[in-house]
Amino acid sequence: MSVIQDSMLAILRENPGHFTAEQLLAMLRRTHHRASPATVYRNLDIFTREGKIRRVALADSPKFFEGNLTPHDHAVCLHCGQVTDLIALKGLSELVAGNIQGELISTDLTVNYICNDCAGKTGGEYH
Amino acid sequence: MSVIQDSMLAILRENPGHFTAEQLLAMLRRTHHRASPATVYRNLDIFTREGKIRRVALADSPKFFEGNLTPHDHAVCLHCGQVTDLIALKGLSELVAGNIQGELISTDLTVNYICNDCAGKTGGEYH
DNA sequence: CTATGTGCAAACTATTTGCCGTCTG
DNA sequence: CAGACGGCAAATAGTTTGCACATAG
Repeated sequence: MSVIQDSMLAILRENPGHFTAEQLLAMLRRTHHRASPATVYRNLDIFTREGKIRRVALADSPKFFEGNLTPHDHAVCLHCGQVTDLIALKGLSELVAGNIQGELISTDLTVNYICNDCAGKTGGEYH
Repeated sequence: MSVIQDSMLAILRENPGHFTAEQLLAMLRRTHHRASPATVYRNLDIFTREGKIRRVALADSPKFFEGNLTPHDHAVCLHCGQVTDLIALKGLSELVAGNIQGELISTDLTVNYICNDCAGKTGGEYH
């Protein structure tokens, strides 16, 4: 585990939230001026495979990465785009397990909603 | 609504399953030899906004499109990559609605699992 | 006729790869 | 020193845009 890999993991663990590879590169460059996209993508890939971080796909944006490994789901506001964590829905795995033919590994739930900040403020346009 | 748009919708409605933009272009070209990616992406975008089709994002692949608008979820086998539809989990919306601060619009659930065809056959490698 | 849709080529954005030099054990 | 890792530049995948022509209403 190299110095730069340590930094990347630290960034993901110390910053709650969801970051694109590009944002992570910018954060990494605060301490490692010459870091390159290749390094970021390579390491994000490794960490994801090793289960050290989680990769999240949303319908209308590039992929996000997060260091929060406790099981949880995501809510994305269709108006402002803000992504917030949801505590894991109790009973979801059980609900799912009864409906598939095979071995359940994990579930990814994304909730599309209009957050309270955006409700009312909106002329009806979605993000 | 143009001829080519009709064809695209017909393709999505007549073929159950999940297709990337590229696959749809190939299918479209069986009848419209000179169709271009631009047209496919433009129209997929329009149809998605109009709610005529659904766009699905998975963590490890390009986006998929489907014509099946009945509420349902997706299960993706981590070994072979096959995506299958799941009937909508009963009670999910209610479960979610109690956990968000805002107006629930929709939920996207992806189940990661190992399908029965792959169970046993696998040396442990994930897709 | 007017608005909308299309093909084509070029531009982008996101991501991956090859190559070679550097660091770590 | 050997193997893992990082920088850089080029390559690739996926998607979007500008523009001039074609088509539908």
